[in-house]
Amino acid sequence: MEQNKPRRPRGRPRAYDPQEALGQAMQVFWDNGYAATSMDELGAATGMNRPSLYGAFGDKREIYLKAVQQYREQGAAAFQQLLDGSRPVREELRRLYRALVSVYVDGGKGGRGCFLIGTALTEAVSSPVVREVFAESLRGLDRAFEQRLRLAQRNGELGAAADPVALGRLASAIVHTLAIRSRAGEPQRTLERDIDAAVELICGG
Amino acid sequence: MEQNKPRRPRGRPRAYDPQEALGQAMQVFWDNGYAATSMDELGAATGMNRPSLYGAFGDKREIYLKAVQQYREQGAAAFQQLLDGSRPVREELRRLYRALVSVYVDGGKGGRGCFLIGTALTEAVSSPVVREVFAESLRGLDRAFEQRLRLAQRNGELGAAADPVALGRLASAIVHTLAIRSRAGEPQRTLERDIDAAVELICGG
DNA sequence: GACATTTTGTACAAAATGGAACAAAATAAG
DNA sequence: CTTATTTTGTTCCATTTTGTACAAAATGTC
Repeated sequence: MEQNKPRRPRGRPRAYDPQEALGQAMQVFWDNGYAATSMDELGAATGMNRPSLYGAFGDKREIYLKAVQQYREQGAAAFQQLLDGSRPVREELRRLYRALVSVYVDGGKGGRGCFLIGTALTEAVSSPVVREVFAESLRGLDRAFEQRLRLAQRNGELGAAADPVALGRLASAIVHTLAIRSRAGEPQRTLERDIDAAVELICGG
Repeated sequence: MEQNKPRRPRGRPRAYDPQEALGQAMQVFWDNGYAATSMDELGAATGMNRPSLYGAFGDKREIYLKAVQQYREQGAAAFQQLLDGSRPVREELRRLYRALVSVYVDGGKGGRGCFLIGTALTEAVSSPVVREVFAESLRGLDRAFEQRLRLAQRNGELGAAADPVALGRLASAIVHTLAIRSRAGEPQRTLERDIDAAVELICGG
């Protein structure tokens, strides 16, 4: 039996919502990368002062890792929903990719790509922790596509000779290129053409 | 008529080779990214002290941009050589990708990927100059593949219905994913399997 | 109303970093 | 040998950044 009452804790109430603050911090990292972001900027973005930031989330590294975790959880949920098998594979893939691109090109400034790829990639060499989280994220992406393609294969949408592992990794490669190209500023239209061509190739055009 | 004699200039001779120093600076950026690299680290890597660095290349931003330029020039030369049409497309593509991966996984630490993608991607949002250089690099890659695929089409190695632009962009996408996955630490073997699968798909498996 | 508890916000010390000033060193030209 | 020129290497300063200390504020508990 647990006390589920949202009872206010003892001391002075927080002036911010932790989830929301983390999201605002993520925006700064997303734009500028991990290394170029200062605690002051995080404070400005979240409306918190530095001591509060330290108290709530820890140092810059911990804030970043928590933002990454949040991003991954939300991303995984979106993937599960969009690849749930309720529609034909091609359609689900196309919708998924388009949803991704709409996130990647949004945020003004002409496209920012994927938060994880755009920031963790650079840090992955100098920080073993970031590399491990990043690698695990890539594996998760590969697996998500692979599982969906296996389902398609059972449904007969995909040829019996197709290799779900290899195709899943190729499907991930499309995410990678979309993340890169959008951050380089390529227009949404162009990326959507890539998507259509890629989906046909993956599913056996 | 120009004086081509490598005559020593007037004052005290340089204690370093500019090209080599730039290459050593590039290694630091490659590992740690642009923002996390300090002038002190560049000095240590090149064996130069900071005033000499400023005098020779300018500030950190200029050093980085010059390293990028050098990397692009060398990369473009390697591409031209490997995609010169002296062998079948599939073979040239496979050789090219394998050569790339061997660079991407080298340098110890379990893989660093592509210098340009691994460092410029992060900076591309906050720095319009870097974004433009980066976008231009991506376009160059697309074009190189596209031209090679056009040649293959003329040779009959590629079906007449194939779209060299779309396939060229897909061929670039493979480079992108290799750059990302290698920097995440994926083993060379795995990446080479991706390469073989991708080449078959691009050239019409 | 007094007290314990938690968060806030100001202030401050320490370190890192960027950038430049300047004298010494090394070389060619006259 | 003297002078002009260029690079080197030490030194210094201003700025940024991190991390923490501490008092004030806000709330629940008794």
